[in-house]
Amino acid sequence: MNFNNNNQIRVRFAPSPTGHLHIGGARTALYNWLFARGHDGVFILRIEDTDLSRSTEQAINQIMNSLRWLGLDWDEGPETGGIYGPYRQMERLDLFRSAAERLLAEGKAYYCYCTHEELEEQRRQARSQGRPVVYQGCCRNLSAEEGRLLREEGRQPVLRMKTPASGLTVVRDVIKGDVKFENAQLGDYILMRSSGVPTYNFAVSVDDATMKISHVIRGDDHLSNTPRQLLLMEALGFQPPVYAHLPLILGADRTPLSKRHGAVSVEEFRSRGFVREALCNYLALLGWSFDSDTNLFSIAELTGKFSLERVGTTAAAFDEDKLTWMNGYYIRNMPAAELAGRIVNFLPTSRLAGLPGRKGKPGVADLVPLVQEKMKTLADFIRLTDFFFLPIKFEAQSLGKLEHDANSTAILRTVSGILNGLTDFSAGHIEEELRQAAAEMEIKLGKFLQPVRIAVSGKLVTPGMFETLAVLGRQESVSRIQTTLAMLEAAQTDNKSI
RNA sequence: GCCCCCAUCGUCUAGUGGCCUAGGACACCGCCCUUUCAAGGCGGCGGCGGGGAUUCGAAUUCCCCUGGGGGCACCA
Repeated sequence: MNFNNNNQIRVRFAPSPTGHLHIGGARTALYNWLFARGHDGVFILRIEDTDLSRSTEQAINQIMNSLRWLGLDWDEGPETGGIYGPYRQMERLDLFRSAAERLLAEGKAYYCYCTHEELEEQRRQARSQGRPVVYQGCCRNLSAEEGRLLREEGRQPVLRMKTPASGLTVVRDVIKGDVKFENAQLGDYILMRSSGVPTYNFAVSVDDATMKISHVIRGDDHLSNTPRQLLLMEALGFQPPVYAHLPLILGADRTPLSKRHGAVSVEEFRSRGFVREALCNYLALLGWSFDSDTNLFSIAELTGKFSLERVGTTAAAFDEDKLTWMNGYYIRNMPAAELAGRIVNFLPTSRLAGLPGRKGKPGVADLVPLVQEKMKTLADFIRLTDFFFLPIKFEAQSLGKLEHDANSTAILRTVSGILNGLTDFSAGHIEEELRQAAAEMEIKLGKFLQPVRIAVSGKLVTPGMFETLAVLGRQESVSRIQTTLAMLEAAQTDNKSI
């Protein structure tokens, strides 16, 4: 049986819809996608929703949204369709059932009537006797009559695989090499639940085969399931795909990634202002490398350079510092108009929502040139530019510094006068005038500008002062300086702190 | 308890017996640039988990230990 027609590369990402798209799942999806795109292959999205109690429609949508946001488009899958569909396992039940019947008819599987309690007891005993904690096959040789009687007791059977009692099953893994498993360790695992819904191992085997998957690229946690799937493939007469098991991603403290590590879902990173280019680039490098010194890769470069052979074997710790650095890199190197668009999309859920561009206020595009090289995340735009839109809030120490500097008042008066008289309120012209004023007062530019910065923004750190004033406009700039000046003078008259 | 995987700077990694007095990136620390902060430039700090074995020679091969991770579900 030629399972892989035309030797076409067909890979799949097969999440179970029980929550957001995890950073680990995102990397798995990315690697599959890169592999497909780099080999003229097909990338398939398959939803593994056989856990009825945990799967939700909402999770399916969240996962698809996250994949789309990352730019990982699928060629076959839910909503897209494809000739090997449907692409949700709960819509493929007939396929699993006929495969189950075949195994049963050929004596390769059998019904098991053990109850949860009985199984629990068996496991407890196995553990205490140091045996593998797998099903020992009590129901394996039940006669038809015995089965009928148990059924009459009201027991709903599950279908179990007849696993060979001896021998080895070898997983040939592109990343791990040949991994040997003793069949005796595998046990007679469950294929069909008593509800008639297949279990993971069964569904995945049938689907990978019937969807003609050529390469299974997935997390390490599935490695020890692979021999069970291999046995199934063999029993059903399918040729198995090539396997590649990726090492897991750990938290910064090298413990398994979980909510307590902060952001773990793609959605969270997105809402914190990370851009897809950085997330994809960072994730690509978490477990894969191209050479000894390249770190930055565009999506196109990744597509051309990614290979399974260069995927590492060590579990990688997620380092948000490096992601943040990379995010800043992509933000700095983005065309200003592109960045502005991203910020506009990002802002609606923030405290700046609806403000940019409103009556007399600067627009996002006006501010991007002032803050682009200072931003590490899209959220930084808010921190950096809020004073343009919101009432000034003097941050800690800012007023104190103003008071402490004996020249503050004089500088502010001078600057206010200069700005008020300017007809050309461009950044260049403002710079010219203020530099000259600073020179005349024999004050270094940095010291000269700091009171102005505090007066118009309330902050110790802002974008470049000349550009900031220009965007603020003459009226607003002068008015802010005057207001601050008045506070300062009042405080000095009263001889007390502001 | 049983099975499996993994092990180079704090982190991501390069390295497949001599090119390694172990290279790059993030972080950190200095200096330069500078209008604050970033960015950028230059420099620095910092690592082959331990023990055996093979070899003229081991980060690289083998064994043991230790440590981490995964699995052993009518979860995926």
